[in-house]
Amino acid sequence: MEFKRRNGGPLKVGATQAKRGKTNDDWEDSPSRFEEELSMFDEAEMETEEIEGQAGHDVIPVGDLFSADLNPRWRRPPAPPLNPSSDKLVFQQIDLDYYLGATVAGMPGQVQGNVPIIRMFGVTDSGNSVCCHVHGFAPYFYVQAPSGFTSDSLGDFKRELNSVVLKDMRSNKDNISVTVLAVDITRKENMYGYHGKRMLDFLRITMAMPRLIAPAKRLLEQGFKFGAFPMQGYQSYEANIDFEIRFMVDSDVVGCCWIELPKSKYRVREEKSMGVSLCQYEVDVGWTDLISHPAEDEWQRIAPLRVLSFDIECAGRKGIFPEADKDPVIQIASMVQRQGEKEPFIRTVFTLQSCASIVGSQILCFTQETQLLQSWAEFLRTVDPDIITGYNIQNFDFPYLLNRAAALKVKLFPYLGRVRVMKSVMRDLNFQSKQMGRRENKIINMEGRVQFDLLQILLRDYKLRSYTLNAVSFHFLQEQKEDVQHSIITDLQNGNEQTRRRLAVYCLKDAYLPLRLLQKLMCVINYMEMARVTGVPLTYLLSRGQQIKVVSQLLRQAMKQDLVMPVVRPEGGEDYTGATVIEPEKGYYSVPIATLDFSSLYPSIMMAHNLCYTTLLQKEDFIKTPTGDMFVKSSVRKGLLPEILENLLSARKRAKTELKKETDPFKRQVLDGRQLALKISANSVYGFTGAQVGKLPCLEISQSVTGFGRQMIEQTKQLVESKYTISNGYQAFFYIRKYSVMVKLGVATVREAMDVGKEAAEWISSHFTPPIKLEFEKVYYPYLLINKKRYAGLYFSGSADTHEKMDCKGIETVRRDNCPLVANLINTCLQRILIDRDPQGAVAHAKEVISDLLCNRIDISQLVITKELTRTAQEYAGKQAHVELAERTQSLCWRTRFPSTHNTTWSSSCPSLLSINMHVIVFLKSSQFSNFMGLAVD
DNA sequence: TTTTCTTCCTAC
DNA sequence: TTAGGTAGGAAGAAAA
Repeated sequence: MEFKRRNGGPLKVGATQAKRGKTNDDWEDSPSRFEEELSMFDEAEMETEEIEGQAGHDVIPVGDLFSADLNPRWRRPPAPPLNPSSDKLVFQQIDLDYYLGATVAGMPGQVQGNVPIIRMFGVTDSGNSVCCHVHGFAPYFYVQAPSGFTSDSLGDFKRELNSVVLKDMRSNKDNISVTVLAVDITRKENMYGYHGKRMLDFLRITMAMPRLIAPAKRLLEQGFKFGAFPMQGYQSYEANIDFEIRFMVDSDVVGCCWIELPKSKYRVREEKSMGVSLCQYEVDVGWTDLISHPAEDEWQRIAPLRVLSFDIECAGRKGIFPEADKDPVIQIASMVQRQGEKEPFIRTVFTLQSCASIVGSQILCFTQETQLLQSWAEFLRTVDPDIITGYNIQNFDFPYLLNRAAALKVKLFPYLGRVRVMKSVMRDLNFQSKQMGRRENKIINMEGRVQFDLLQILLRDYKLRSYTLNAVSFHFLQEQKEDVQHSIITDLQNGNEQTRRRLAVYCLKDAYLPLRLLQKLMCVINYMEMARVTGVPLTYLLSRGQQIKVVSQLLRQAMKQDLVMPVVRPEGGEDYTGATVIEPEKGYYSVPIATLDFSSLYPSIMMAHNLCYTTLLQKEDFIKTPTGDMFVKSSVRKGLLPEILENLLSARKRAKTELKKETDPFKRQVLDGRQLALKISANSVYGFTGAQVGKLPCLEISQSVTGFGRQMIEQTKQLVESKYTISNGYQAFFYIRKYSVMVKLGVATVREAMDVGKEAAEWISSHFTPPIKLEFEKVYYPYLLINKKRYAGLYFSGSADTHEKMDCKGIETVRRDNCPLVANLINTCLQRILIDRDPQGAVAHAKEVISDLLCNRIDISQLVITKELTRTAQEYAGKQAHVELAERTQSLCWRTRFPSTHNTTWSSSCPSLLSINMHVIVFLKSSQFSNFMGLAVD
């Protein structure tokens, strides 16, 4: 449903674009292309397998739906018997969490009370689901041992800490008697700062439950006295690590890796008596007995995961957004596909009231909405998907279903995870980061299943003008939704079985498109790659920020050297200075301009100069130098961060090499996604050190990085100026941006610019410490430099004969806060100027468009499309309001911004028609244009 | 009317 | 209980 996305809070993006598609009349003529596509699935399947019983559109008793005879595809393949004494169990783990539970006989760990148990969910090669309880791993953290501490003091320390933590508890509803399980002395070194590799005694404090870590840490920090030792505050280490991450780091498990339970090392739970999950295999294992396979060679494969995509329709009242306590759910379409296969093997719609059949899909009709809901939940549990997708399911479909089921008292509905007794409930989550702004989300627990809401993925990974399913599908698939206006959904439902069929086709397509997009964008594979590279669970990638990925890698690298990470108190400091952007010489250049880039500049600086927590010489320990911060060289100690970066970048290099060899377009996309993920990960290491409200900020590192960057830019400039002088036959001009140097070499052709550019890059690189490298990247010819961070040019990189594209940076054409008309207009003008070399043509075009605009000859949809406007307009007048409002007020927005207070009417804050006129003229008239091109604009 | 503050979005 | 960074252009709103 298109309008459902209004429901999701302030970040919600706009509604459908004004689409002038086929009218309702066209629709009845012939089956849509989507229907043909659906029927093809059926034909293809009939050729390969015997015809299966299809439930058709008869009303079937609910219980019978789930019989294997009627719907053989719904269940997973039968699980072969598993004998722990002779069989190993191998599965790909896709989700990991923990719970507090009673100990299981024969498993390691505390025997008394509730203990934390790690739970992994996964799938075997043969497609059987696994739930694996991992026992014996307890949470812990460190403090530095006070001087004079020996093993004799351990007892006192433990007893006293246990006592104060117990006393600190307001209520003890779990009846905990032991909070501190163990205290051990261990040799460790503080990761922060270089101290001559001096190992010290640390106390490793093991607690009974993860939630006891925070109070223990607090009490120790505040001041703690035990035995004969005086009162003292203790700095804690690694007390702020998520328990799941702690486990994964310690057991060398990374997200989505393959797990092997060797024979005779695990126990199988008999399904009926002991099992708590819906999985086909449920096993217990000690945490030291499981084998985690690094994602290499054969262990890079992906199990045949089941991906379910669904969409719901509800019958809202006219002009009112559907409310779960009032408006019924009338259809739920579902498609299920195995990861790696091309087509969904289950295509089904649950409908309220009868519905005519649709070839290629199964229709299940219900007379009672309660039955529909309950059966769909049962369907989901039977299909047992590993991944659930859809469009905005997180903030609309799932919440709506849960609320509706609650309103109708469908008691068995909200058990959607893989743990039988675990009810799925909805929580609100406010998530705020500088990167993504404020975001209000709902979260629904669904143990063992990964929710992969395509809208959330797109919001995270792609900058798009519009995030409606229709726009996104068109953008990536050149395909659109079935044409049904939401305003007629209720009418279709109240019609006959033919009108409900039409609705069902629409609903099916909305379930199908997310699957197609997921496939096209390689989301599952790319996210798995990211989980494997950074070591975090798959779900973290969608629910958490960037920091956790660096923390995970940092801890893994640190553990190898017995380094421990301190807990730092976030304190908002002053911003540090970043890179300088030199004022460019604005203008139009009709000669080739070579661009040389420092590739992965910040990561290379960190590697070249061994910048790390572990190599930082702190000023208290050493002489204070006025010049800045000091780090030891890699010959003394190699930093963790440089190591992490080397791993990431060498993995990226491998991916790029494979990419070059690969011819299959899909695999190319995977590899491209991987190399991009690795690049992003490498770049975020720098950001992590500069994140002042973060797990381990270190401004010495981040400002040294930017400092080196500035210095390098200056050095580069000097180098080029010394060699590429006019007297040497060049006429060097530089526009030095953050990482790149643009050089006007005084050569006439693109080929020469490329050759000289490459040579210059190599020569300059030789003056820097590896792996810092300046690379020739591209030639712009011609080149229009409007301002800092705003330019356009024809882009040559491979061939010197033809340009690859017209590259526009920072100009209206690439900004999403402009309406399409402006983007198109500027784009065409730039084409005239750069490609046709016809500035007068550009002016003529602009005049023409403006005249069209004045005479109302422009399609309204080109004018009013920005995110803010559609949202705001919607809030005022409901669906499609933007079109109606625009028509009513005849306001033509070329750029839209709205006051955060919604008191102002939007029409009054809409810029007048004059704005676009002025804007274009100002743009064309600006000195950089007219001066160089002799433009005359009246 | 001019200047400053705020917001948004992009480049890197 | 959670969050990568800074620089900078452009334009609207608020303040002067």
